[in-house]
Formats: sequence, C-alpha cells, structure tokens
Amino acid sequence: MVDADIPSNSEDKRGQLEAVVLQGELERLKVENHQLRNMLEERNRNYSTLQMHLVSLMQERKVEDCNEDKKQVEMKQNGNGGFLVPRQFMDLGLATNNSNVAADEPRSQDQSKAVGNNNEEGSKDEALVPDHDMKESDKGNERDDSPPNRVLPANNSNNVPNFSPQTNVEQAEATMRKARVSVRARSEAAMINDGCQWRKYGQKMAKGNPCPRAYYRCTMAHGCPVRKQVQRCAEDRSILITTYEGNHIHALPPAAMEMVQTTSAAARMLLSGPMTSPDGLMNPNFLTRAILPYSSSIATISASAPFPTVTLDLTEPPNSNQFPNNKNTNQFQFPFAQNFANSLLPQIFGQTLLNQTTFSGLQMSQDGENSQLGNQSQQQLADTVTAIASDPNFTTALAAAITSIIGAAQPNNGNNSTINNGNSTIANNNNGNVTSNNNANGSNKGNNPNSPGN
DNA sequence: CGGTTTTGACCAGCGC
DNA sequence: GCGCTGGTCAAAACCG
Repeated sequence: MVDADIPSNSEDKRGQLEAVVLQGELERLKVENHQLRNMLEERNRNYSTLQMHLVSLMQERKVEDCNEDKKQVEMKQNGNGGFLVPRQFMDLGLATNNSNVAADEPRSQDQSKAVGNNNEEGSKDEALVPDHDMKESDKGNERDDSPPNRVLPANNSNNVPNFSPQTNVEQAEATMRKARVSVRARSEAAMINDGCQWRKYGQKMAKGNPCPRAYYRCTMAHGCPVRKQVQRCAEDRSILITTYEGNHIHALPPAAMEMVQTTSAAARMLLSGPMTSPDGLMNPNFLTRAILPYSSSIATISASAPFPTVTLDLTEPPNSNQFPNNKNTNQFQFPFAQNFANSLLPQIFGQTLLNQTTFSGLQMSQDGENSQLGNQSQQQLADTVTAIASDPNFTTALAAAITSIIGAAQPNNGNNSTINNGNSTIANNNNGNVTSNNNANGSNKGNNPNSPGN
C-alpha cells in the first residue's frame, strides 16, 4: 500500500491524518458509548419505576376485583346478569407476575398474603405451594392449573350459594386458563432452547401433519404444570411450532425469562381484549400503535380455536411485516414487538410515569446516524409519540392500558368486541395507521393460527 | 441407578 | 352409540 514514490514527509502526513481520523472515530465511539450507557441507565430507572407502579396498580385492581366479582354474583342471583365471563387472565409465564394469577392458584390460605407482594415475594409465595397440593389438584382435574377448589374471593365465599351460574363462570375461567401461546420459529433442532428443562411424555401423529407432535412437561420444579407441544410445520419443516400452556411455579433462568415474558404479554394481550378507559378515550389500538415501530414479528390471536391461542411468528425477518395487509380474517392480528414485554413497555411506561413527553426510543432512533429504523419507521414513531404526547388524558389512558394488560378483571362495556362473543381485527391501513374492526358475527372457520399457511 | 425417551393403551371431547 | 382425534398415562427401553 505504501507508494515508494511518495516522499517521506508525505507519508508522515498521511500517518498523522490517519491518526486524526482514528482519534475522531475513537471520540465518536466514546460519545456513542456514553449515550448508550445513559440510555441503559434510564431504561433501568424506568423499569424500576414501572415495577413499583405495577405493584400499586395490582393492589388497587385486587380490591376492585373483589368488589366486581361480588357485584356480578349478585346480579346473577337476581336473574338479570346474563352470562358473564370475568376476564381472568392466564399468565403463561411466571405466575408471579400477576396478582390475578395469585388469586387463581390453589392456595386460598395465602390469597390474602398475595395482595401487596412484589414480584419476588410473590415468586416465593408461589414456590411454597406444597407438592402434594399440586398432585391433588392434578388428580382432581385433567389440568394442573385448574384447581377444583377455585372459588370467588374469600369475602364472597360464605354468602354465595354454589349455584350453576357460578359453575358457568368457573367453566369459562377454566377455558380462559387454557389459553396458549404458540411460537413459530425456524430451527433445525428438535426443540427450541427456551431455557427451561423439559421432559417428553408423549408423542402423537397429528392429523394433517406428517410430522409427529411431541408433548413435553416442565421439569424445573416438581409439580410445575407448564406443558408444551412441539411440532414441525407441515408445509415448511424448517419451522418449529412450540405451543406453551400453563404457569411456571418456580423461578426461571434468564434465558427462559425473555420467552416467558414475551409469551405472557402476548397472552395478556389476547385475553384482555379491546381496552376501554373509564373516560372513553382509550383506543383499542393504542398500545399497538405504541409498539408498532418496533415490530419485528407477527402475533396472531385466535379466539376461535378450542383454546384461545396467540401465535408469535418469529420466522419473518425483522420489520419485514410491519404492515401486513388485513386479509379479511376474523382474527385479531397485529404486529407484535418481540421484546415488547421486557424492554419496550418499561421504556414507554417509565417515561410516562416520569411525566415526560419524549421516548427514549425516539431519542435513540434519532441519535444514531446508522439508525436501524428507516425514515418511514421514524415518521411512524414520531407520529405515535406526537399522538400520545398531545393527548391530555394520556396518563389516564395509560393507566387503563396497564391495568388491562396486567390482567384487570374489567367487565366489557357492552359492545360485541370481546374475545368470547365477537372477533376483533386490528390491522394497518394503507397509511400505516392502525385500524380496528369489530366483527360481531364473524365465522372463524379456517382461521386457526396453528393450521399451516397462517 | 435415576432420569429420560419411546410407544401402545387409555380416556375425554366432539361431530355425525 | 360410534368413530375420530387430541392429550395423557405408564411400562419398558434407553442412556449417562
């Protein structure tokens, strides 16, 4: 590379020039590093803030739930309540992340204690469930997570006769608890590594698929009810379809946490249905809009399957499907952020709770010259932020969103767009905006997310 | 030897 | 009631 004809002083100059360039590059990297560090710190702060806020919200919601359940039972007893399905939310991941789950689990003696516990304490609480309890419920039910002694909150149990409406409610709850999260991912391995330990307990040939379906159960803790099914896609055998069901009753390794948080967030999104704030400002696609710019996978939600199922499609390259066309399906379909649960939400909500009007995400996307987001995505992100920041009732709406996501047992507001008696579609229109559709009479035939081709 | 996998049997739900 | 299908059980085989 060195040209012998160039005089030595020229070489020195070139060397100095290179040194300057390298120094500049070094400085730039330092600055970038500093910015990244700041972002990380900010994110951690936001996460802590959100965690604290969630705990307080859970406590509030817990109290509201008790009152709500009481009202519903009273209405049914008076014969004017119709068939109400309390929006119990199944946590497909850590059972401890949700106080409602705490109420779901077969530990009536501990229920009062669960209120006010933070996540760690809740985790311990869950882990303390005796094995024999688990086994008894196992024998009494075909599902470990469907305890036979499920009752309404303790303050109701004494004065509510065990009439059939309650049985209906319990049946509905059992159905809701059977919600599943299905993950489609390309993998040559027989099973994706999700950080948990599994034991295979069965294998079957499923109809319409030449590949056998394997059944696994979690062995990280004795009595853990979590199960999963693994099957290769019939049409593309490089795609592995893993379906999770149930709640872990033990602490999870970090590797498993990410999967669990993502799937549980998806499940909550499924089971929470359209969100409505008390003041009517809450838009069903509010959060969808918020997470849209980061979407890197597709979540397909189906309430028509035997069990409500969320399918996270991780087979698509990132951002390639940010704006899928609504193919007139009756499914609840929207782009879903892969790390929505464990990174973006804390970021968004943390910022909000700090009463700020800008997102770290926006700053991040604008700071770097080599931003991962294209101009279109940046514009959408900016639009999203603008829309959010301009909403004077943002905090109110946000609180509604949080409570909805964490499993608020909030009754539906009378429209048909519930998971159980109607179908909702959230899709993007040509402008990149998200639209919401309610299809009250939609048939769900052919929309099973697990069926090949969806 | 203890844990895991394999595999046929069994059971429940559902549609006809 | 019957057949089909999905899901689970449990004994035997396998493995480290």
